[in-house]
Amino acid sequence: MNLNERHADFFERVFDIVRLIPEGRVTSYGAIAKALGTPSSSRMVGWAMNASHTQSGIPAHRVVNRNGLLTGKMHFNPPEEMENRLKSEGVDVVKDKVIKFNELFWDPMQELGW
DNA sequence: AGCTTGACTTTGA
DNA sequence: GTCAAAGCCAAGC
Repeated sequence: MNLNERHADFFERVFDIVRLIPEGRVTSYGAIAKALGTPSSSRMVGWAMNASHTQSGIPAHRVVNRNGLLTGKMHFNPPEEMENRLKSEGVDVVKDKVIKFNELFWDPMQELGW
């Protein structure tokens, strides 16, 4: 199935993309928003992630802001869970920031061939 | 129906 | 390099 299903809720579309993020890679809210077709609604992506707690299998820790900063870490169960998960996947995090973010960045549109 | 809020991004000074 | 302001659109109240 793909994300072209217009019947899917906004949240579901976001979740679908986040689920596709490979291990050890990260992406930004804006990139996901752009993949959804609404580049300017990056804030909605973050908000959708807020509902990601209700579902499992959503690697929300792989979604950071444009600067590679773990802006959403405080929304995790223990806030340090986000950083820990990233590190366990081989992503270096220092001061709430992803190192080599530019290399680890995973663009949904580019990787999915959109 | 209207107003506020938000895990953001871009632009301009 | 920093900081402030505006734009964005869905959900909640």
